[in-house]
Amino acid sequence: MDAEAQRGEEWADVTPDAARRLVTAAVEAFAERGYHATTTRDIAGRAGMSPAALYIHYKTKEQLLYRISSVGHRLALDLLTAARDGGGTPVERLAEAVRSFVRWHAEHHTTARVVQYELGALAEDHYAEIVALRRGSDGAVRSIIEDGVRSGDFDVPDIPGTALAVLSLCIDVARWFNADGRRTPDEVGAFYAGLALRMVGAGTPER
Amino acid sequence: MDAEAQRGEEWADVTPDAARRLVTAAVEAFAERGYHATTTRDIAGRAGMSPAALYIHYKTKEQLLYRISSVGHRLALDLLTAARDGGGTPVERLAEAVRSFVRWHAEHHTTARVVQYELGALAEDHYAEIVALRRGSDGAVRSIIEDGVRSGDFDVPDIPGTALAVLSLCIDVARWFNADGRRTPDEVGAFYAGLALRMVGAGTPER
DNA sequence: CGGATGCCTAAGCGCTTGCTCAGCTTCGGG
DNA sequence: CCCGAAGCTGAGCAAGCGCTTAGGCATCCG
Repeated sequence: MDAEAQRGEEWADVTPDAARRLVTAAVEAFAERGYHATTTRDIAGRAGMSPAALYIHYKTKEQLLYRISSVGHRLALDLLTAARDGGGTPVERLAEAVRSFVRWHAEHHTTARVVQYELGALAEDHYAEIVALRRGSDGAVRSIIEDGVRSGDFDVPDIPGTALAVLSLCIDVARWFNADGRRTPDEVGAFYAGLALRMVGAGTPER
Repeated sequence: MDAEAQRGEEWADVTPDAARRLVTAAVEAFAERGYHATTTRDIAGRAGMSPAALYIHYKTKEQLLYRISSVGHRLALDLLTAARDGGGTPVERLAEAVRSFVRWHAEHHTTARVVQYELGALAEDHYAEIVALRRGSDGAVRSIIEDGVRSGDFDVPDIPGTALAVLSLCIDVARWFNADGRRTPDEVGAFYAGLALRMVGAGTPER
């Protein structure tokens, strides 16, 4: 699947067509330049329409960012809760959480960059809503680690600190990942799952 | 040492006094709102002077960012090369690299946030210069890991990937660290040094 | 056929931005 | 005591910003 097709799927449920074109244009522009450096003229131009047309589909520029941030955060949270509630040992569940979370951040690194690094530009109430979702993500990872410590599979001196570090490591993938780079999203996901297991003291147990 | 004293020391060699006040004001403003959302009026206001005074000490707003980014990157690079060239085993040198790098990112998280997350706003030639410094940082960490693999202390399947991941984990400290939080910069540094050792297969070897 | 609705554009309004400039004050050296 | 340099300010310019408005086409429903 190439990048274009991904974007098409990612925002498939945004209608009408023009609104979808605007949201994908905004994702690209925000990821490239940042929210504040992006103009509504630029977004409209990328979507092939006049600046005024943007305001038929979205009330403000901030609403576009909110829409992107909301969809992205909900998706990321779903990946993590699915891994938490999925079957298997804590080792398997942590590996699955990191693998899917990292794969998403690599595959959709344009969207992920906006989702992870532009939330400071949200309006206050929208920001509060997003922060709640993020607390949920943190909680999901922490709960998997707690299970692993309880079962004796993990050896972790500081559970909240380790949960934060694992999530932090995964999130930062969005910052550096390059689609033209050496590794595919799948490879990075698998590699990072191994790193996370080592971080909780469950990696390469043959040592 | 409190935050004020740190800032005083950090930019102690910037003269005259007004230029130093401007650079510390810019660091605060850029870290809070981001480069593009910060106005020259805001920077000048925080420094207690009129907007026009800024241009006596700095040619443009971008020059302020460049100055901050340059000083910060050079400092970070120095920490890592000192650890690479310092004595001791690879285990000790990697631990020292991560400990000092993380401590700096936590202690100076305001500056670090600007240094790590605002470089996209730099002018093209300045950006190229900074990217070269960053490659140096990456090289320092990679070289410590290579030494550890050669000596048999580390067990790493992908050296460049692991170097990137370790650096990435450390950098992200600037994003989430809060001075009012649970842990001190020293504690976070020590904790992350342990995590990094686990990531290279050298942590908690008694397992 | 007539009118309402959905989607779009050209033009532009009010405001803020980065930055400039003429002129003021302060102060050390001759 | 005067002069030039250094440091600063109030006022403001040109450009660009987010967003609005008035109006033009289609399309569809009665």
